Amino acid sequence: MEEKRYRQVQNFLKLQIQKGYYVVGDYLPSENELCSSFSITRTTARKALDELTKEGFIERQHGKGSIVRERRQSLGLLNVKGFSEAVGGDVKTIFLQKPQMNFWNPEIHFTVSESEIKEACIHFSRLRCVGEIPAMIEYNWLSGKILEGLIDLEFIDGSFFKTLSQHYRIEITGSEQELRAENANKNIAVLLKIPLGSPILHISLKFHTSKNNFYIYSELYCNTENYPIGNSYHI
Amino acid sequence: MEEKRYRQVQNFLKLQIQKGYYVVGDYLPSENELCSSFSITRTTARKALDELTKEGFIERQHGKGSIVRERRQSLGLLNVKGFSEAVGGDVKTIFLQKPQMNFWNPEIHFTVSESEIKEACIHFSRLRCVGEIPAMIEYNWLSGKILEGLIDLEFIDGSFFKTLSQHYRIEITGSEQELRAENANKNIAVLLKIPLGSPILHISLKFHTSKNNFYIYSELYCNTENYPIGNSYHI
DNA sequence: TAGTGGTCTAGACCACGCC
DNA sequence: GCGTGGTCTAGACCACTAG
Repeated sequence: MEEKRYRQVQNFLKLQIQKGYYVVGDYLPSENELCSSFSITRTTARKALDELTKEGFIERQHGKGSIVRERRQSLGLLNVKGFSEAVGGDVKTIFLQKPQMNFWNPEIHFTVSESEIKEACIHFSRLRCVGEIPAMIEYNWLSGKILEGLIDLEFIDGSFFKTLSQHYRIEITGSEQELRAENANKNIAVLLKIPLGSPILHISLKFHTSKNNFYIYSELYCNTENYPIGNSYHI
Repeated sequence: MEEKRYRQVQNFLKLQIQKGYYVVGDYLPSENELCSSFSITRTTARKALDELTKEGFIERQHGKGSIVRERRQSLGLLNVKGFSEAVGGDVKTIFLQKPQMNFWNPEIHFTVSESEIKEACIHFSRLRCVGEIPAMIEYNWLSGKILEGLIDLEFIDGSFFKTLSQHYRIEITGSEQELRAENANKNIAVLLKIPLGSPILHISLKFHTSKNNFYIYSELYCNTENYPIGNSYHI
């Protein structure tokens, strides 16, 4: 079956964005320009742009055009307050473990899929600080099968998701998460510089992606005392 | 300015659902039926139905129709695992405090708006249990100005949101939330039947609604030991 | 005023669900 | 086979932004 016309246009534009031909703040071609270059009607052009809007790649501006925006990377994930606010460079990310081959860890809360567990696993972990204060520890696991070369890669702008998009054309399409309040064990307490047994927020995550059977598993441990976790949602 | 045609149709259908003329599982009129009854084209009828889909009132089924669905009431709110799964009546909700006039409580984490703080406040609180195990305490505050009679009302299906929709035509349009891991104080510990100082998940919520300047403020205290908080999100 | 996105009409053909 | 929603064409007028 032929690919739908609007999806062809949608994917073409998405690729341009992912490849960096359009960067944040740029305007995409207008609806009329798309009509003539793709030989489609405005209905179809609009549908393509509306889909990109839903996906968070662009924003429509009446009377101006369709502007490329910073893609919301959380998708239901919660943000540490202070991480989003502190844009001035107050946020520091320290690698506890650079990406390397490893075993699938039993610490992963969600069930790793059958097809993944047979493959090699890449693991990396980071400590996130606001100013000098450690706020969150982040452990990540993912299948190493399709991510050749990730181990030697510098993350773009320090963002793993941005690297996934621009190097591998993989987008986050959803997530499952589970939250528990726990007492900090010794390891966590030392890293977050808090007393043993302090209440911490433990978040287990399974990210779904645009690539079939490729998921990202994360375990987060947050000190919410100074930097609570927040998010908002609006229709 | 004239109301947009698609929004007229959208609001008409929404009202029918809110009033209970269509209940969960019912099919709305087909696109073609809407076309003739409202003298519009399919484009406009589809736009109305697409908006209702986005709002979560209906679900579109290719080849069948548009079916009324249980409106997602969480909207970014997290669900206690077990609350959603345990449909069999295993979930119990106990009123600690039936709705009554009260003062705006300093315990509310988000800032209460100027216009609200001058008005009377309704407060109610509930204990939510899975089986016999208390899992969550819920404190709620809202402006009493526009909710005449709420105090004497039975909640429809035990749901405050459903009552809001069907009695007052007010829908939840979004929420802000903030999460912290804390140690249970004496009050919380007694109610949740856990040792003093146990780690609990404290969630502060501010719900936005379709009514201007009307918000609902909640403070939740969850024992995540047996019933962790979970949610998922997909594009 | 020119160009953009937002709404809307009046058609057409196709894919899906069901009888 | 028939009715449903999904895609698409070829137009039109309007509202908004900016030079």
